[in-house]
Amino acid sequence: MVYRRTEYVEQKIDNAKTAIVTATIRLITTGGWRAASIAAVARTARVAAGSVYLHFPSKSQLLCEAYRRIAELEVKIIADIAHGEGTPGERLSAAIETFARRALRGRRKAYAVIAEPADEAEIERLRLHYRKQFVSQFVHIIDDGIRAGEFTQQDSNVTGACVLGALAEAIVVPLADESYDPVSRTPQLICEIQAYVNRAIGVKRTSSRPAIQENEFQES
Amino acid sequence: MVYRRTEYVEQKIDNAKTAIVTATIRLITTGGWRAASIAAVARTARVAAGSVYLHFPSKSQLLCEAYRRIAELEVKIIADIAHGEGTPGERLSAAIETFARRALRGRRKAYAVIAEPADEAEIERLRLHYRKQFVSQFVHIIDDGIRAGEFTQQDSNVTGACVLGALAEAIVVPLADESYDPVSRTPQLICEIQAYVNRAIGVKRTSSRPAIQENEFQES
Amino acid sequence: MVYRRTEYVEQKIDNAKTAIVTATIRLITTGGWRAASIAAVARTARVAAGSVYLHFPSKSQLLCEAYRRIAELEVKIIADIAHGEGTPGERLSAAIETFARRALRGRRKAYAVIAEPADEAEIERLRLHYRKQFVSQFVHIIDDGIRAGEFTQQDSNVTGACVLGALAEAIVVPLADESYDPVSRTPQLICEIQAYVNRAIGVKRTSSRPAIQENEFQES
Amino acid sequence: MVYRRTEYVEQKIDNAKTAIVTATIRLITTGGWRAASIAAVARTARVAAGSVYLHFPSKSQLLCEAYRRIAELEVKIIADIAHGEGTPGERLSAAIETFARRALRGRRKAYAVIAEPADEAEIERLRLHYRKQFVSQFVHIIDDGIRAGEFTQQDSNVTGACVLGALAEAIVVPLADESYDPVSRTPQLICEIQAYVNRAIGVKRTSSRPAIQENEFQES
DNA sequence: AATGAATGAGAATTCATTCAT
DNA sequence: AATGAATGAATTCTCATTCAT
Repeated sequence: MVYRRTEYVEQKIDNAKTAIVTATIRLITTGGWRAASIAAVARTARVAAGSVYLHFPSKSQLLCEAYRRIAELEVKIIADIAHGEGTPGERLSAAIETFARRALRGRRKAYAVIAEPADEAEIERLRLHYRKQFVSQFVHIIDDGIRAGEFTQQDSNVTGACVLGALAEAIVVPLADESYDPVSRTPQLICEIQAYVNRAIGVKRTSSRPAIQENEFQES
Repeated sequence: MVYRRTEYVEQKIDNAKTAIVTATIRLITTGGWRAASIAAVARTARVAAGSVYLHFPSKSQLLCEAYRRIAELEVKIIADIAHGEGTPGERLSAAIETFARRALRGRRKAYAVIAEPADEAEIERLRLHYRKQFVSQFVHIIDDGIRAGEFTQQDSNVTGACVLGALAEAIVVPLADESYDPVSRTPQLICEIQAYVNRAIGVKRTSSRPAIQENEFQES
Repeated sequence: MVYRRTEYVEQKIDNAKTAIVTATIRLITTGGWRAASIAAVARTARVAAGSVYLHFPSKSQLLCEAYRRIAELEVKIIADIAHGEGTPGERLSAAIETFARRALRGRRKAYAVIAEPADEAEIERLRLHYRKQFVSQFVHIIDDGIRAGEFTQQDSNVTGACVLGALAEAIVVPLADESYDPVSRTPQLICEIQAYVNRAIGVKRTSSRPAIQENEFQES
Repeated sequence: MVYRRTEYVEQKIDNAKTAIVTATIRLITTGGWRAASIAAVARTARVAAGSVYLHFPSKSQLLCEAYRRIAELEVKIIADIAHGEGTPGERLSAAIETFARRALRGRRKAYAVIAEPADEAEIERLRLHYRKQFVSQFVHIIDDGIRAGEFTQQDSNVTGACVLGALAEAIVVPLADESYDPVSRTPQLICEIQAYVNRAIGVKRTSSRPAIQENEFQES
């Protein structure tokens, strides 16, 4: 009995908190950070405005939680590839393809996380943090490639950032344009970016190993 | 007399309008988009708050005008290089160096244009517009290079975006970190990015032609 | 023309500010500090809530201004007596009578200023400040009396505070009780307090010099 | 069994109620009225927020109960002295010394009861009620003294209030100033107040009988 | 009887926009 | 054309109170 009751209560708590975070993510995805006012979040989550503060000490914390929910998974997926099997060249291509496919499917969500500036200072700090995390994965692959003699000698910290920047600009930024339909051009786009990056990094043998993950940006 | 009077009035309007835009730019440059409230703009421009609305239908339009003023110059400078003299390889290097040097000196201004949050949705749209404009310049150079057989065959629309993305990520994003002092590392950073881009674009002969413009991002 | 216009504008500013302060005082007088919310003040002053912030940087500042308006006059009146003509004994009696008469007429206003605790820390600091100011006036008279050999030797800082406390408790505190009608008993009450204080201070010759000011607590 | 069970339940209710009031008093003592939110009270009393409302119809009532608990003890201690043994003069001095010592030691508690802002209007009313109770004790002593021919003829209702006011002003008000350390000056301060009151009341023979109670204001 | 999550009415404050002068 | 005081809706956040369990 007690057990059940506890179960129920915990589930309810989780539900409300989850609903609030989900509502926040939906609002960010739909209308950007701007749209995620406490009132709007509460309305979307079908709770009272005050209830948001039962689960989060401040709006800033809520936005960070939403951000983390979106970003952490993405970083983890790329990190798994970066530290996984395959030659550095294979891993580089796989990372690019995975990042690209997921972003192209996640659309606005990817834009919000990677590219859309947020008013909250806290969020901006988080964004820089996660961009660094993404960059680190590319740096890791590049360093492996240099050590293996597979890639050109280079400052991997700079070129790692350049790789993420190229991806962000070529894939994510266009997503903000709601009329843009990337689906049809996806394969060519990915190929083109891979070729570009391979040249940039100086990959000696191009790999054609397919990406590990192809599901959507987030919700997996 | 009538003619003159009209002249005078129009000039006054222009002066006030110019003062308002200038004030807005100064505020954005100094304190970011958040600092550019109508009250602050009016105070800085030494006009009444209501007078701003004689020249601009809304704050959004004013910010867009200010944004355009900042961004158009930068695009023009890069465009001048892109359509100027020199081999495509030379122009590519010059464009990168100029973009980088100006951004690293302009700091806050470059950051505002490329990356800083603005809670006006309109600004976000403009930001994307000008990013496309920048990309176009790189596309132009790359197309020239491909035609001349100097660059690898590639989809210049994609790789042009990749070049801008690399620049934005490697240069502008770190500017958000106020403690970051880019000055000391500027030359190596630029070299490294140029090398990266040259490899990425597949430049056959590297040029060492100096950049045309070295002044600050803005005020030139 | 210009002169007139300036006149008008300034008058309007003053009117609004005055209206806000007056409304604040009225609310404090009627319902205590608690009743003086920004919304209530604005409603009472017939301005918009935001307009309050045209004239005061914060609620705290507004309450302080209202407090000062009430308190400064009272302190000045007592100070004039304390530093005025007459023997120390005469001045002591006059100060007591004036303080008492004004408080008994000002009723709730006197209570708010002297005795009613306020939520705003700033106000509490002001209250202590003005109580010290009142005490200083009594200390001044007592010191004069001691020097003249007219009063018993005593620690005037302590007994000055005791005099104010006696007045506050005997006169002001009952005013919070809305059903209390002090008017009828005023003369005896004042006499009784004077006799008490004269004994406490050890006045050798009692004076019957009438009080200088008899008007209401505030609005004079 | 039934009886016992009822007993048990009632005891539990009492325990919970006691715990709630105790928690409230502790919070008021520690952090003032502001610290005594329902949430904080419940947390401190280790009950659920809703449970507070099983025992008290409103927060206001709870605060009043806590107030009464604090104030009644103090009044009782002074009342015991007022109605106890000794000459009126002795009792007057003892009452003053006891009041002063307890207040100076209880600090925050005395301050809360006598002077601290509470944004419950009900508390203000109670505060006035208990001030009257304190006054009554002094009135009782003074009446005894007058009857015994030991004190000057006077309106004891007025002078009783004056005595409490003197005590409050000279002792309690400074307690609001957190930096004030009363301990060192306590004996002289008490002597000075006693001398003042003795003169004010017209005590014919000063007593040196020590105070009955010296323990802290509260927890005795 | 006890719980504690949920409520929702307020609180202070900000600021783009308007409009009488 | 220019002013700038006034507006009032929107913001985040608090907390006494309620009620389904």
